[in-house]
Amino acid sequence: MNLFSELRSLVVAEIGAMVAAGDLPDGLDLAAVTVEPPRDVAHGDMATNAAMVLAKPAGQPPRVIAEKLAARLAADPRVETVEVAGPGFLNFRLRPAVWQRLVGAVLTAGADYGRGDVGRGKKVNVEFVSANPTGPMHVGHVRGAVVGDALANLLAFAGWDVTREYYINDGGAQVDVLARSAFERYREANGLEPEIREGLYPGDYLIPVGAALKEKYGTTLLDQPESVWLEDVRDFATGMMMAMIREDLAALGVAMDVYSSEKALYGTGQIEAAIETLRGLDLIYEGVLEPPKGKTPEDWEPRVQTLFRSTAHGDDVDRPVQKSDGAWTYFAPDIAYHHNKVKRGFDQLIDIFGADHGGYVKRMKAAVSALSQGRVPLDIKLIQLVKLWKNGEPFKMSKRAGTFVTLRDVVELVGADVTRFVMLTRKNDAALDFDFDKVLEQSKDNPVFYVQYANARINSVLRKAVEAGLDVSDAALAGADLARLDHPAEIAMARKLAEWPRLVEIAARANEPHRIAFYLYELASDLHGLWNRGNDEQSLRFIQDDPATMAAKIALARSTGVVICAGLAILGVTPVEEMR
RNA sequence: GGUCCCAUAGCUCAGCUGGAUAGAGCGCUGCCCUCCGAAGGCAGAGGCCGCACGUUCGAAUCGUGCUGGGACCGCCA
Repeated sequence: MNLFSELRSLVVAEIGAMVAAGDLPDGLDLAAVTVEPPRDVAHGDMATNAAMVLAKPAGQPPRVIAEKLAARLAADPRVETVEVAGPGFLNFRLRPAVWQRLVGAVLTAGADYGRGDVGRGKKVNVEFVSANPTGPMHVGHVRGAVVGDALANLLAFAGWDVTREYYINDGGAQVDVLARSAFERYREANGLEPEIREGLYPGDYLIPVGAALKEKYGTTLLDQPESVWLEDVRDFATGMMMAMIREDLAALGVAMDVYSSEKALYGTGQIEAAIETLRGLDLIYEGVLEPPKGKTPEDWEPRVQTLFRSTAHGDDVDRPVQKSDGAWTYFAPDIAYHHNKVKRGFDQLIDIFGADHGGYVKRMKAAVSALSQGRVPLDIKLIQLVKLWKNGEPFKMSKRAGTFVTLRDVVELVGADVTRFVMLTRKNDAALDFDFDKVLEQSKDNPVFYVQYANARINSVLRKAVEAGLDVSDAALAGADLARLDHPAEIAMARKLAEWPRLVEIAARANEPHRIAFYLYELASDLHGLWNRGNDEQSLRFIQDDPATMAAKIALARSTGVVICAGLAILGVTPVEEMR
């Protein structure tokens, strides 16, 4: 039920009829024809650019096309008026019955209202978080986790087949550091003095790992050289870290479908296979890179490395996949991992990276483009910094000062719902302020509260209706005499609800879940506005003496609540029914 | 030096992937509770959409070049 696409179909059909009648030439491309809400409501309910888009290919002035098209559209039972405006816009006004029926349709569809099929069941992989398994998740990871999860929800709602995936960086040097750090905690557990040298991870969170190692190995590893215990301790420690990270994610309401391991790519020939695939495309060669211009490192010397010809797929310079000593660079397993995703049959890949990884976007896109022969698009969303505020001033994090903020800290302080909503109140590539005081404030400058409050008011009025003896089930409300919703303010509310399916489509196509949060804010604003008009005009209140009138009003309130809940579900936020 | 991101009201930010007179919150001014939750609402003031060209019926949106801010830039992950 998307009124905009329904009306677009009507426009397209009437254009077809004009072609058949000889008023327009055959073979016109209608892709650019849109039906959308006009910016100014005074222009009507919907507008189409059809006449302007077709003017040039049809060789006719836009207003001539517009006049003929308008006459045809006006005959449709849904259309009340059509007028030609400005350079050739067609502005429709729809009959109130269209909007009144929409309220019923929302109630009938319930949580599925707005669910779309623009995804056409295509398989999309959303890789996000992918924090190193060397410690608990900190606040910097939270935004990426929320954006990735909400995006996955959004795509699923819009008809994609979504896989949420976490790439565990358990193959590099940093997990060896983790192992050594954990080993010191193991010695500590055995009564020895730990030596947390410079460069090791000092965090307390490794103390339980040390204790668990003692539990498992007793004292048997104490006098062994690193070569004996490194691998076992590393696997053990990363296992415990990942368990902790999963709990962190769960606390935030995030559940991954797949955890992929970098380490599992080594020794299984997958990296070699990926590189060979590229070599087969003549994209691998031995060569020497130019030093970076402007900022040549002190110790720069030319080295022969194995390079990926990423410039053939849009990158600026070719990138090393093998170091001069023959070991893989970090980029090689990343290539293999994305090769793996391509081979698993995804139609579309999305990576959520921190903004500091912006430099890797082009090379990853080049790799995926090469490996999939251009078949699989990779969209990379960069997540900008979150600036923390407390007591009106920037909250500086410092590991040493003990003011290091973990994901758990944030969730325990303000709750997962608030955290998630706030993280989605900016587009991903804009920096975001997270003010610990403000996000808990109950006022209209806190969007979380504002939206929740709207829903609470709706539920309040539903309770009142029940007390008055009304059946407020969605089925009963859908059957109300909705023609009684004839006030312009009520029609405007319904019009806003009609935008929901269209917004879902747009947000999903752009991979931008923050649009949902902004829409919910607008929807809440409309609800609050309508509510307050009830203060002046008795007829606009939801609670009415006449049962049939009240049923219609309550249907409108409830349908708004349905959309708020559907939107919050995509954001992963639990609706609040009472604010007290 | 190069690449990417950002630049919209005094402040914080949206702007529906090219549409009509560019929006919201905060702040400022003035209003609205004997009445569904005033934890809200209404109205007013506030703009060279960083600058300049270009693309076209039409540009905050797309392209190019500047200016200013941020991130990144061979063997580190």
